[in-house]
Amino acid sequence: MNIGEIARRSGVSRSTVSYALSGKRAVSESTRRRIQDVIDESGYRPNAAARALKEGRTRALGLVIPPAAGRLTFMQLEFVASVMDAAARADLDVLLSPSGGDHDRSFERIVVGRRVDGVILMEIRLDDPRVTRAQSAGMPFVTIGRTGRPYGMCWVDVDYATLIGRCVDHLADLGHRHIALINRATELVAAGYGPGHRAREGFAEAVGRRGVVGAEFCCADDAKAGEACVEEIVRAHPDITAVATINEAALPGVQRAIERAGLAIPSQFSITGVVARHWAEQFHPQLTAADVPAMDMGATAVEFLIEHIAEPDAPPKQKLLVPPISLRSSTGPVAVR
Amino acid sequence: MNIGEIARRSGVSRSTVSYALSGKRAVSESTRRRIQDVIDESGYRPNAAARALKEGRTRALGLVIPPAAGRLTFMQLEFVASVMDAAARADLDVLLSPSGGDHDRSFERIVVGRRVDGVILMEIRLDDPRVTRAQSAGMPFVTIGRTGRPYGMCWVDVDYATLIGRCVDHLADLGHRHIALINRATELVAAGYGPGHRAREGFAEAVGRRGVVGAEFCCADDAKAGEACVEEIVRAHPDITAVATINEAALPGVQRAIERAGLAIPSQFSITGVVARHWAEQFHPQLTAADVPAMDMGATAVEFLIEHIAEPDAPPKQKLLVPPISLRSSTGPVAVR
DNA sequence: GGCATCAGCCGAATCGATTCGACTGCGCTC
DNA sequence: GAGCGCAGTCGAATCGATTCGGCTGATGCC
Repeated sequence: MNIGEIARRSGVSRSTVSYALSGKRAVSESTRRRIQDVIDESGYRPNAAARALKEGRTRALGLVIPPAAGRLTFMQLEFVASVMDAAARADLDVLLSPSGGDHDRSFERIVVGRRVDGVILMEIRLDDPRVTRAQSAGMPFVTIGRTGRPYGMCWVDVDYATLIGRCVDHLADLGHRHIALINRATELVAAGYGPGHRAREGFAEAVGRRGVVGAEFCCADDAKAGEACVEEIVRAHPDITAVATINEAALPGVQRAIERAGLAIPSQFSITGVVARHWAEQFHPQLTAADVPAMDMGATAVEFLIEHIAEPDAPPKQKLLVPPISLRSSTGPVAVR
Repeated sequence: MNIGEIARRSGVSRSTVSYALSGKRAVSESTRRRIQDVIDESGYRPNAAARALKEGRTRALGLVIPPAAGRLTFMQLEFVASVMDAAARADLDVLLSPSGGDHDRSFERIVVGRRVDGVILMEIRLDDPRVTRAQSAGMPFVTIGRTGRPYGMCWVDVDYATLIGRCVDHLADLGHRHIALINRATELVAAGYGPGHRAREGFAEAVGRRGVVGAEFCCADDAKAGEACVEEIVRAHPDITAVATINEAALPGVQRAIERAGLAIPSQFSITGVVARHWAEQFHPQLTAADVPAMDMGATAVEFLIEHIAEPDAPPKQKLLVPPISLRSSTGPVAVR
């Protein structure tokens, strides 16, 4: 079933069918209705490929996610969901591309093969080859997170440095003098993962400013590592009475280890950080934390991308989010251990 | 940059470039290399839309996921990841469509607009309009889960009835006489959600066969509901000493409520069920459970779909998985409460 | 009544690839 | 040396849509 068949059955030319559908030229009411009837009963829909070829746009967005999708954090998952929602609202389809490495077939196909009108890049590194690739291919893009030199491009990011600083402030206000930062995996930070770096910087700055003692721990992104990390803290650093973290995936293990050490939250041990609300509320007791507004970020990223596609020469938009710390029940005044 | 430009720069016709790339006709080594050089330095890739139009296939698969993607369970997430992996291995792109309701724009666009060569449908209901729609549109599809009349179509499913039966057997063998089934949300089961129905049937059958007392509880898909559900069990059904569940998302709450009730696992309370391995291992102590092999399922679904696209008239393939129960540490002999 | 205007429709070109038939040399055979 | 086969190449048709220019007939105006 194609436009020619519709034209034949309605006794008009193909161009008339096209104009009746798009409304870009006048079509008499009677023929318009006749065409519509034929379409309704045949269930016709314009072929996406043909339309994309002629129009030069695909009405689809690419979403480039980390390759190990099985280990997506809730934050990332929420983000993916919000991108899909926003795209669906704009009548755009979403093509998923699991890419992270340098030479990636899926990414190349989508970007260079013009399968999409623009891409959203997740899990951006400070120096990210995908950004370079999208630029050189002339493919509009928005990054979630910033590269080291984020000028002249669209992005949406969370201000991890400021937020971790505020966490330290909050803990210091409560009297904590020895504070740990549980960062993301060593390899990730070493590979130039922005949030890891910026959390580290914000932590160092705030610790210095408040005159407290800070210790940073890199921790792989899973429960087991979180458990080991807290065990290490409890064993080797008995002075530490509070942690701030940006490592969501480690939280269940962190929880278990704290419980197993017999430390009550928050009377004996405080914990806070920057995590998706879902996990802040999953924690027990609920986590005082800066809730990453992943839903907003996804919607904003799609919005920026659509605007950027429509007006490639407009100044690129950027948004740095600094969500407030939601006071829940996981932080309290320092107590002697 | 298109094939014509490549042809011009290499001093050959467009068809020669095409044949050099596809290898479907002989091209002399010298011209082949000249063309390849031009392509390498220009970064050319065939336009996906043009190719799709001419070939009549898009080299993309659709993955239809539940609309509330923010609440995807780990099992579903793992499944999505494995589909993406398998598709990437076959050099296929994946289009995500958040669809669940009846009239859905995204689903219609993808299926009727021929944006993909085939679709994988997740979260199938016993009577599912999307199946009907895909059939009437002549779009190849594979379902994850079965409809009520799953004959003559491709699907991959987990045998929840048998597995929950085995869970009951396992618990009965350990001496438990009062066993609860924590099912998925009431609305979901009411809406004809297959696993919910089949778990219910398998539970009833096994309970009758073993002569034990069974009680079923429907529980919304989140930690809070799981907590409430176990509280209810502990309070109103003190005889119950073990539960079997298919509700992953409720597990963290289930865990909390059991702990809060002061019941030790497994010496005072046993728990088992059918869940993704990720969460079985996340549980504390690790959960004795039938691990849903979501990774296999995704790969199998893609494989079935590819075969079905290639040979639409071949008999449809089906696979009913009955993974073994992995003995971990959450079940034990019954004890007096 | 002649002419301009315009609504409404059609035909043909176009997007960028694939593919089929046809053409051209070249080497081989009898 | 005429004829055949084949490797290598080209031109043109094709996929299904959009869109531009042009045609036609009805209407309005002077």
